[in-house]
Amino acid sequence: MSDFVPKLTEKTYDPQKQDLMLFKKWQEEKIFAFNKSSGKPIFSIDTPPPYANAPWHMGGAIHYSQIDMIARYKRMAGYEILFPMCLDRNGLPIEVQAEKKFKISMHDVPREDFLNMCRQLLDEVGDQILDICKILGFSNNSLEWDEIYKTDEEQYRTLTQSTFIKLFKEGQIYEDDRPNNYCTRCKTTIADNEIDYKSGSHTLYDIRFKVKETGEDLIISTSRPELIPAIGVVIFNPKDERYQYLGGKTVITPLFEDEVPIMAHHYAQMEYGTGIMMVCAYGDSSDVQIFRELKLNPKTIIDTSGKITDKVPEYAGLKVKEAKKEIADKLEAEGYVVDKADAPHNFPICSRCKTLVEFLAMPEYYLKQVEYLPKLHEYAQEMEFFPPFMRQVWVDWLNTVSIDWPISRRRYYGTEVPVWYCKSCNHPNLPEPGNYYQPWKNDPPFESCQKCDSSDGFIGDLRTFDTWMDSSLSEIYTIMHPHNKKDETLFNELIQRPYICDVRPSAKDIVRTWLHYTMLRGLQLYNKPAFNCAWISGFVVDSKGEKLSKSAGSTIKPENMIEKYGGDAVRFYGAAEASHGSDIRFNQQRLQGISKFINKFYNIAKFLSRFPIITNKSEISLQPADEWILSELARVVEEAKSGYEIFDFQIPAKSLRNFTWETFASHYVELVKGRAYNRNNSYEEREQKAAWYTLHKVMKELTIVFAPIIPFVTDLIYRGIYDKTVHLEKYPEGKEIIDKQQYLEITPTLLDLNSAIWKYKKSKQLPLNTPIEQVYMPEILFPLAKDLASMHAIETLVKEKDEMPEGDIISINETENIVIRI
RNA sequence: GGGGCAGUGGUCUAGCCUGGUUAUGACAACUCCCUUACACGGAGUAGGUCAGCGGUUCAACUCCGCUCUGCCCCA
Repeated sequence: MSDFVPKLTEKTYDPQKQDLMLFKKWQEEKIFAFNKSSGKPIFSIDTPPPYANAPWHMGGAIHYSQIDMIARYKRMAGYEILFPMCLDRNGLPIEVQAEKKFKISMHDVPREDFLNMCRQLLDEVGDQILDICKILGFSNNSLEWDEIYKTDEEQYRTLTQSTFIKLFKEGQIYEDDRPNNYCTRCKTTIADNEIDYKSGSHTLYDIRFKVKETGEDLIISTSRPELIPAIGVVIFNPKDERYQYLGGKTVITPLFEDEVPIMAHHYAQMEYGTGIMMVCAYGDSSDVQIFRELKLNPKTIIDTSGKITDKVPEYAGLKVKEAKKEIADKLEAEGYVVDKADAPHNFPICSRCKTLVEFLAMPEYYLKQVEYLPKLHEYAQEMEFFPPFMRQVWVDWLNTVSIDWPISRRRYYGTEVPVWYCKSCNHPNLPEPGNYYQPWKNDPPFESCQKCDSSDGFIGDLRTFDTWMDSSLSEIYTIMHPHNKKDETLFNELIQRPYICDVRPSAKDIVRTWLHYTMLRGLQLYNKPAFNCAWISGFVVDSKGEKLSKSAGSTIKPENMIEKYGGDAVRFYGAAEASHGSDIRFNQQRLQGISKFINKFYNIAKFLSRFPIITNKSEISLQPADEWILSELARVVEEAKSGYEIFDFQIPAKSLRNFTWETFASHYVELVKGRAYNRNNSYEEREQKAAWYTLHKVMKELTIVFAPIIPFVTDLIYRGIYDKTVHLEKYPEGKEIIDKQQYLEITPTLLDLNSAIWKYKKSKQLPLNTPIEQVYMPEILFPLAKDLASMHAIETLVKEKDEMPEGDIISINETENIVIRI
């Protein structure tokens, strides 16, 4: 026995000690690098570029772990994996953060200086995120700084600008001066999906107006008295009997004494206040809509910094809030306020900085999307969604889209709008696609105006794009820039496929933005769906079910959890904890439980690593117990595969763990220990070697099928015992493990029997290795008789019940009994 | 107001599509055991009638309807 020296020597698995060493090996050996000439079919993953403004919380770590499992499974299934790492570095959040950190306002420092401040923050956080990627063992093509892509680098922004130029020339983009959501703090127009809602309450004033024609009073409820000078129309519901006679008449506003028409419009709710509603330029999005429908001229009284304009001289320069108070006070003082009460209200706020959104008309560029909705609905039905119910999230959004996409922003840290305006005729001049343009600081690459031929010079556009203009091209960038180097040949080859990229992994909250816009642009640019399938995950929330970002604190930072329990444990936890698409309530205790399994797995491997590896099958004679466990293995390998195929990692995680810990470790290993060691020399060499063969066969395949979920411990084991990396192995087929699955029907009885004997000995307060004189057991277990006798130290196994009249009769389950005599 | 998802022992979770023996597993708890891979281990015990109500059915956790609760999205 002492001849058997384990190849794995560490007493326990210590992730802190092993993981980084393994990760370094993967890097040196470049085993995950993309190799387009491998001859394998390419599988492309549109990695979501993590936004580099804040380090990951557990949600990010777990989300990306699962995306890595997609890559690892597909790699083992025979695909060449295009799986970039990347960082998203454009947009508002980083600007807001830079302003806070450096205590400046973006508009008060030179643009170039501000950009550098943003970059400094982005670099710091970017490094922190990449560090977590490493300790979680991600298999991106590369995690080297130069080989990961960043959305703010020149070649990425060149791509964004090139698509703008192309679509502009095709007439898909137009400029319009329509009212839109405007954040007065960020000083930019924002799109509908950049709006959040905050619940709170506001004061509802019942204010007395006068009808010009009849002289009667008209009471109107409003929460925004400061907009009285901006009223465009006063409406009542067409079904409202009370006010029919007012149609076509005129109302005179209090204080300002403007004359405003009264009309019927379905938007007025009869039950709300008095049923009369004032429509202003602009109180909310419905005002915008009504103005548009009724073709009224808006009188905009709020400027871009959220102050009252000189169109209302008495209050010019006041902030909206201040004006509201002053006007409300004056209305009250002069007796115009009939009643006032607080009412609950959902306020639209900027999703980035939480400032109240106003509605202002600004000239902005728009990308057409409304006319593409029917085709996008088709795509939504055709594209595969994992899990399927997530399809509805996009369909719901498609049903609410009603206006084209405003794509320009009055911000700095983003891709510049590549347009110069002619000083003479103001015509927008666009450069040729293919280069990166910065109109705010550079001269245009042309001398004279394309329209009027004037060479008086140009004014560069100061705006940038909505960051989704960049993000919605990520799948194109992915297939065009492996290792962040442009490869047109590869792109031309891949773009022939019926979709642009294989899979879009995403969290459910950005379906309406990232997935939606990417699908739109795929349609516009290449007339095909951007993806073959979309993989959508839920969130990681805290133990109360609330979002992590708010309440997490510092205790459950992913780096702390990984340090404590290991990257594999965090990955496994994320895979096993919830079915695909559901939220995970983070629970550290359960994570700790997982780390115990990882160690158990290592120890099983360490145990059997002491036995020689048998490769020549002619040396062995497989015993029924061997055929049984190989059959069980083949079954669980197929079951795991069914989960991997739909990227639902809970299925392999749970089934493989159960097989490993229960079936394999507790039953098979115990069953064949005696044979593997050949205790008492009671076995033939061929039988002993069969045990060795089977132990290794199970371990080897198990390591392979577990590798996508727990890449560190599996590779440690595989390299330690089988001298190569597990990560380039092929995912096994059940048939390759055993030709014909056998003995599967004995599994429940076998487990029941073992349990019964353990329980029996325990009830007699005997150690488990106490010899048993005689046992009679169910017939279907006879084939395993010899191994069972060895496992339980049984001296005689009786096959005929009659031959053993004396002994305790124990029922092991509903139908079967055993007789036992110590 | 509309839509989506969910409500299973202390905690988390499987099963529900394709109704049918004592409802899966894990974590935690409790008891016993350091048996030569592992105490980050092993054996065992206790704990749920599947949110509520009604319906379909010989039979419902599983199908249908309503109600309640939670989360998310939209208005």
